Amino acid sequence: MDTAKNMEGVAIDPTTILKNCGLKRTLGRVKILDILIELDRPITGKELLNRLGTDAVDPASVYRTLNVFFDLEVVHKIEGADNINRYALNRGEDMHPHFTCRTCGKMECLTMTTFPHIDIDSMEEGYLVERESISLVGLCPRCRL
Amino acid sequence: MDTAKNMEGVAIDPTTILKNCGLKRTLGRVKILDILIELDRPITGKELLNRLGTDAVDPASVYRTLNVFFDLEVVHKIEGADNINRYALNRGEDMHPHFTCRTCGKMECLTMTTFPHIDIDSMEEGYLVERESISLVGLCPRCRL
DNA sequence: ATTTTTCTTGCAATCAAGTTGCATTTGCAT
DNA sequence: ATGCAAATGCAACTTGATTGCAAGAAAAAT
Ligand SMILES: [Mn+2]
Ligand SMILES: [Mn+2]
Ligand SMILES: [Zn+2]
Ligand SMILES: [Zn+2]
Repeated sequence: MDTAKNMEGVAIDPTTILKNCGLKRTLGRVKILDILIELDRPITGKELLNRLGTDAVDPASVYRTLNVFFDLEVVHKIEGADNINRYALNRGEDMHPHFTCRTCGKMECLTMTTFPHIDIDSMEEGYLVERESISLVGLCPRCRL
Repeated sequence: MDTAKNMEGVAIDPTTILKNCGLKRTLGRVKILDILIELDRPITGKELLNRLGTDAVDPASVYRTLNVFFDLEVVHKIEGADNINRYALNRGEDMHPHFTCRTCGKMECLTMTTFPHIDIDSMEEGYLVERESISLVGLCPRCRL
């Protein structure tokens, strides 16, 4: 039995992931998952397309695939401060802030940073908060020089 | 002398604002400021255009104006969870989270909610954090019914 | 008050991220 | 092997936003 807290041992290979959520194992999906599994930070559709290279999967299919993955919680979708969506494999981590470098555009997961409590008591009654996110923007070490 | 903490008494009329930042007083800018001054929540370029009505200012001019205002810190720009920028008059408030209703798309400033401290010590050395934002998404009382 | 200079606008074209309709192809269960 | 549901490629389209450029309006200079 694997809980969200104990997924280290879970085999995360494309075939298993696709089987587990009842999706057909297509070449495009496998290639996309290969990239996302390899990577430890959220990337844009554009970067994903670049990494897929010239033997490309069609952009429409890539975006469609990412949406399917997101709906099935295979990936996280993070809205960037630059209004571009980024996607990362859902490894069952706790909620965490994200940092984006305004120069190179790379986003990083701050998985080690405790997600602070947000006091919503002061909001008017009647609101339903379904999702919250914290986004930091600045310069990464490389771009800071 | 007016500090950011003590702006209540500051006259916030379009003419003064424009003069203070050395911008020409044009009809479009005045109309835009009228709307932003009246309103207490961030709105999209689209909503701003709608409010300007048929005697419209050109969309290009509206977006250009918003960018100019943002650069001069006349307005805040908030990136929404829906990847659409929203703008609100800069009244010198403290930093605060924003709530967006996923149904009606209205964004609200949670000015009464204390902005939690984000522990960035656990980030690798060498990062420069210039900006941070907190975004809540859910349903507003009206859309919750 | 007129001229001159500088800034701003409108318009149309353009861009980028992402979506959609539809014919064709592919994975997979039988 | 066969058949059907699901997925893809392609092209067209949507939306938020930006840009080049000629024409127009403000402010400054005379
Ligand atoms: Mn993350
Ligand atoms: Mn605000
Ligand atoms: Zn960088
Ligand atoms: Zn609502």
